[in-house]
Amino acid sequence: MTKKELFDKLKIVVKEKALKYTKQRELILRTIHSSKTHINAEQIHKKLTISNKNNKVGIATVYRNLLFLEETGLVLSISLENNLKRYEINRHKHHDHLVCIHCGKIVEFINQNIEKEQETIAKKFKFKLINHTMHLYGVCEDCGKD
Amino acid sequence: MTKKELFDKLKIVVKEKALKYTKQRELILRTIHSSKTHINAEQIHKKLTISNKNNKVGIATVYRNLLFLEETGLVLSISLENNLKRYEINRHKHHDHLVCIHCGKIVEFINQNIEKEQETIAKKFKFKLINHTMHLYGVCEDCGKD
DNA sequence: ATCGATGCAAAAGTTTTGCATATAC
DNA sequence: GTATATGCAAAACTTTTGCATCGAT
Repeated sequence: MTKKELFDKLKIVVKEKALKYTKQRELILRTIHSSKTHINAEQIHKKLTISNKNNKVGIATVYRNLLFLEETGLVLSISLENNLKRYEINRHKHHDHLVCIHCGKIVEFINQNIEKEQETIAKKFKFKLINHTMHLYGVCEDCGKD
Repeated sequence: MTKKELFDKLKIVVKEKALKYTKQRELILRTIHSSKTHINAEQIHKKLTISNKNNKVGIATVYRNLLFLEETGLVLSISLENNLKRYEINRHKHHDHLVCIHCGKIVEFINQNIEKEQETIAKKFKFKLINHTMHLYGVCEDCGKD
């Protein structure tokens, strides 16, 4: 998804809710989009503080917008073992995460067999499945060389 | 696993490391063991404060011992979407979690097909798998009745 | 002009740390 | 007796909230 497409989506969501399209919202969304890794609130704030010396974004605004962006479905969050929420753009392709415990690298993947089994499990326990998270923790090829 | 077996394990671990077997350690472990649900630090502290009016356990001791107990492998922690670590006794039977988003009920399950697929995925991305978490979020039968 | 959004600072919530004292060994 | 563990309080860290002001519409 290009930045333009993403910002257009934001514009639509904002208009639908009769809210306002602000520079800060765009900047926060842009930062998540540009980030190679899944990024957290503090990292977003830091990046914006460094790159936008004259046009500050407060940490409260970052938190408020992360909640907003997640509510609207534009971004997704994951909670890894260390208990810090990290954010990513919602590309509407469901996926799970493979996390390197050494370097923090995150690889996204999807496996249809697992998805099917999850439905089976939910049915067995009579749960109506809403969503799920799966995080595989390991050591990536690079880190495993040492 | 009975309380006695669990406390015996704690005794062994403590002896091996030349540490001390304290009343507080036992109380914290006992509280996790007795808890029907996966319990967090604050809940453990609250329970001990109520039941042990004359023999207090400080919140710092709770946190220090949770780290210790997790390190030794006697307990496991899970981080759910809300970003609060919850603890359970390690029964050495790996399992995953089905969580009701209404009432918070947690059901444990294991599925060998998923375990196998996870190994396949790790191999594909050249990760050496250390562990994993899978949380299915949904609405349980009781809550779904409304 | 209006009403939501922002920045700041204060507050709230969670976890960690320093230190004097207590306690297991 | 010695070294670890504890309780307390303070500090550190993360997230939320109140409020005056700004800015998008």
